[in-house]
Amino acid sequence: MINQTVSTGTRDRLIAAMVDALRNRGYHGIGISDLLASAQTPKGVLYHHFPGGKSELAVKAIEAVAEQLGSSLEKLIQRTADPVDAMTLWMGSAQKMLEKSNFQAGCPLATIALESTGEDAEIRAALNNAFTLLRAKISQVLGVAGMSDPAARATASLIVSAYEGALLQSRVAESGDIMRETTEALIGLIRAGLLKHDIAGGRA
Amino acid sequence: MINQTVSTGTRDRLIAAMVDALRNRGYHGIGISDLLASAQTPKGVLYHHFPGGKSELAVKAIEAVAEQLGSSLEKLIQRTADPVDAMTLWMGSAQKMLEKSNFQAGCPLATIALESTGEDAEIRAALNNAFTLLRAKISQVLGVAGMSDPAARATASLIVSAYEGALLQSRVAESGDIMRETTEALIGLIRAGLLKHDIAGGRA
DNA sequence: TTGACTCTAGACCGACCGGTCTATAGAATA
DNA sequence: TATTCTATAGACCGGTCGGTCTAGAGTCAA
Repeated sequence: MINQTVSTGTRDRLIAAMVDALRNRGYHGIGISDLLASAQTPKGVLYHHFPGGKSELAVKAIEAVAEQLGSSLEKLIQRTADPVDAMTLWMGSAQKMLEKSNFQAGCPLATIALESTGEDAEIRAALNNAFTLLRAKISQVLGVAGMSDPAARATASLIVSAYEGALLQSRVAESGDIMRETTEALIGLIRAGLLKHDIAGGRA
Repeated sequence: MINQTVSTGTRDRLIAAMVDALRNRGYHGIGISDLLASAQTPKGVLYHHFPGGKSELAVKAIEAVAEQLGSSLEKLIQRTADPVDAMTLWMGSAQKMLEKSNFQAGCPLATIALESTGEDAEIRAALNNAFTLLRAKISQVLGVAGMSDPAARATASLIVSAYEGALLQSRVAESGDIMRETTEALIGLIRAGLLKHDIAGGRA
């Protein structure tokens, strides 16, 4: 199987094109032909690699994003001594990407999450997995930072929520200010909370 | 102009149908014909009231949502003695709506916000106005609660971000848990922050 | 009564949608 | 070499998209 390299190449190109489309326009905002054009691929290839068509490609794109997001978060955590610093850097990196794309590229998961309906079962399942993974990773880090399990879980939900909501608002405002303010307020409050526990020696 | 009542009736019905569509499927997810069907309206009427077509209707829908969201927030604030309690109730009411709709109806602003591109100038402007209004209202309340101006602004950004992000995740998870956790963590941290200021007499 | 105007009504249109189908190129196996 | 399988390639299709156009109903002022 020499041409497996080639095959995964086109496959990956299609997935990458879908991820990009989800970032910039959303699932319904992009057409198959645009997708194929940006992946430099004829139509037959899509249905060869993804018999389920557009929606199957979307699921694979979501899974790819989840994996990539998870591993880059992992790396960030390992590189950064203070877990809360890691969270700050994480928010900052998302902001940087948004700004570099001239406020076009948001979170690919968020867009399709809002476009999806209850009928899109596979897509929703993939999205739910992705967000659950994200929250679990963050929750774990917060545990290391000294939070109790339920507090870590709740705070992780808040962090992911803040991340998505801030990206959304910053994208529409075409300014990084909201993202910056959100991060500032979020991290400040979390630090204050941790400090309070340290002083009181209490557990949430 | 006796039939003005009737005319604004159909106009409002179209706007309501668009708001509903944005909540459940997003801008590109709904077709003109579905929209007209759910508004019980023939096609000509749409282009009579909104010569700009679908996108103009979307702008008007966004403005309507902003107005409604702003005034309901205003009422909530006036009814509730503690501003932070008002924020808790606000998050709670969004969660209730989501749950009542069986996790279909999210925030109409968020969906089209993520679907919009830089080319959709009017839509983005309307969205930015809406979010700016929301943040301003909340920031004002936090000022009443004793926050300094920049802290209030940053915290308002965080609250709106958390609101949108939590709705998004809860919708995908088809469970109110994430929204509940997010609110819990958010309000807990804000209260702790305010308390700390009271004790220390400090200003952020 | 006539003409202007507002609003309702839906037939109609070209463009594009996602998806299917057949043809073929090229490597692996026999 | 013949066969089989994977992958590429794009013509083609019915359906739906957003939008235009003409017709008519109802309400005014003149």
